[in-house]
Amino acid sequence: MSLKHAILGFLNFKPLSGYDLKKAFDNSVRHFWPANQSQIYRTLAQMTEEGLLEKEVIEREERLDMKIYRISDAGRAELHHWLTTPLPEQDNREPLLIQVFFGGQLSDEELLALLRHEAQATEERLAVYTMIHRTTLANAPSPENARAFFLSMLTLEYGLRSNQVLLEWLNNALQQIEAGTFTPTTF
Amino acid sequence: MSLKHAILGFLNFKPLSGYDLKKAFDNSVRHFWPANQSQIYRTLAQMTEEGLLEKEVIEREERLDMKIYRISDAGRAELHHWLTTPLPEQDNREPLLIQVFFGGQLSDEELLALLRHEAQATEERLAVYTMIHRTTLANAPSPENARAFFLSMLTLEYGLRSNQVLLEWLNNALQQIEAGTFTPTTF
DNA sequence: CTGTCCATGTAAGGCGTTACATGATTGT
DNA sequence: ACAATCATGTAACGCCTTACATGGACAG
Repeated sequence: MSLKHAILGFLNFKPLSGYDLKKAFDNSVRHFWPANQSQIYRTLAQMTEEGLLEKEVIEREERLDMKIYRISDAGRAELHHWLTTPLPEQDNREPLLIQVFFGGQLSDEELLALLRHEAQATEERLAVYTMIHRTTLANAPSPENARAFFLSMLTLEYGLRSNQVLLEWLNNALQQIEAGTFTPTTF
Repeated sequence: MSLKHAILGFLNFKPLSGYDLKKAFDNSVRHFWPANQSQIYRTLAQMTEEGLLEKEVIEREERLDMKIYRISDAGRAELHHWLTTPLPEQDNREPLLIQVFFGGQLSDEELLALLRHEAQATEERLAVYTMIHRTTLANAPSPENARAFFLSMLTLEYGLRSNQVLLEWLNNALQQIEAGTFTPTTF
């Protein structure tokens, strides 16, 4: 349940509405923690009940009220606690690996097509990440935020590295299946 | 919803009970698709209703009946279709990256402790994977199954590579935070 | 005048987890 | 004698997704 903590993380910078939060997610952590709008609203309500947030209703004539959420002391404590607590061992589910694992039931052609498709998708993802990385670097890292900026770049770099590795792994698999030589890598 | 397809994959080798399936998962794909027992039983019932499986009840005096599930023609068709269909772009949730992203709100000491802990957990995981990889290789790859064996080794190697990359990434982050020099990697 | 943005939510359903329940058999 | 294994499930709850609903403001 990191959604809650990511929300706390954002609100610890400044108070935001649900709508603003959705944008904040999409602009920064979408790649490793997508959040959808209905879930954000529901979670905000829940967190307010739990006392982690305070809600301020801004009434506007003729338009829907806007609700600004502010982190409470309890929220700040909870955020700090979570940020400093190591995560439990978690298992990422990788459907691609299931396809590969049972790929023995496919023909070479079918298997190759699947892997080639995945390799292409990975290359496209890499291109996007590389572009984001480049433009983010270009956009003035103001020196007083150097540390926070560095950490956000780190998350991007993780995305780059892991996709590079996936691509290498796919290319290696493709080569071996094409050649029909099944020699496992030694580590 | 790959659980369904993983079950089909196993049952395409031979009919199994829910209990057997649980063991099959634990012995092979646990690392990229953990399945828990209650979910398996529920999914089996559901798949039988959908006509993907056939259920054979083996009555045993004095003991609980055993139920053996067999893949149907519809199930085989569904499996083949799924195996040959590229997966939709999926986003893996990485709570660790959320911790890092909001790590600017921690002291150096707190951040370092968190990352060191994760690095150690990753090293332990690598040690386990390396051992499994080695013993699996040693255990007689019968030549007629070379292709299927190769594919199962591939999934293991993916686990190894991705954990190696995670470890490198963590060590790089640790170094830079320790040194206080925040120079993003260039790609 | 059509569509996108701003801004809020509700409803229904799927996937997964944890905990609980039962009861014989086999191993130490 | 006690624990682990075999073998089946049910119940309840949590997280997330998709689809639906509302309605003003503003840009092309």
